[in-house]
Amino acid sequence: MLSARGGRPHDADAPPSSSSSSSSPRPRCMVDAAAAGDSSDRVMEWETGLPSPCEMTPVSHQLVPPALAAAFGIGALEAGVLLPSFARMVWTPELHHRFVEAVAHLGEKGAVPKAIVRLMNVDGLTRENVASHLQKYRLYLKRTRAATPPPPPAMYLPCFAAKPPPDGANCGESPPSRAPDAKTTTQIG
DNA sequence: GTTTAAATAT
DNA sequence: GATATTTAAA
Repeated sequence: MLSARGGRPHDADAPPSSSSSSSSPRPRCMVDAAAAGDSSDRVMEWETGLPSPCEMTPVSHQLVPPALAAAFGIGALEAGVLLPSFARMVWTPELHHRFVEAVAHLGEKGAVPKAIVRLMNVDGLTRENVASHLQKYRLYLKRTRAATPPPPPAMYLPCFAAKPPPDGANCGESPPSRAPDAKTTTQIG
């Protein structure tokens, strides 16, 4: 017997078993039309290369593990079936992967909760769910980037900072070396 | 007591 | 929509 709230995936006894999904012929995809004809302003950009929501692996049923669903008498999770309000969702690796892909396709500018939710096309996934996960994900990215400081573009650096020219070619800018008149040769007669 | 993950409030 | 705070679990 598993507890509702304590149902952390720590002891996840039911990882995404493909055995039960063998006979799950994805009902259909109604988001296709929504994504295509709704807002073609920015949507078209990421559509290229994207497998299209229909082809993506159906993760809708992963929101509630089979064992948990059985515990609460929830039968086959068809579209429209949400999680029990008292169970908090679990970001499975599959869900997170889809989340990351959505963010990647949307880009830094378009990766906002509303767009991500729509692109992920996961039944029952709310904007708040994604917003919370997005916050955590951004913190993760910040930490990751901090660990590996991106080298600044060498083209923007002064020539003396890049590397010593092999043939002594001058790039136009003068290095901060002392002025040539350092010795102030007073060549007086 | 600390850290992590998701929800919730601002 | 972004960020801060809170809650719950490990």
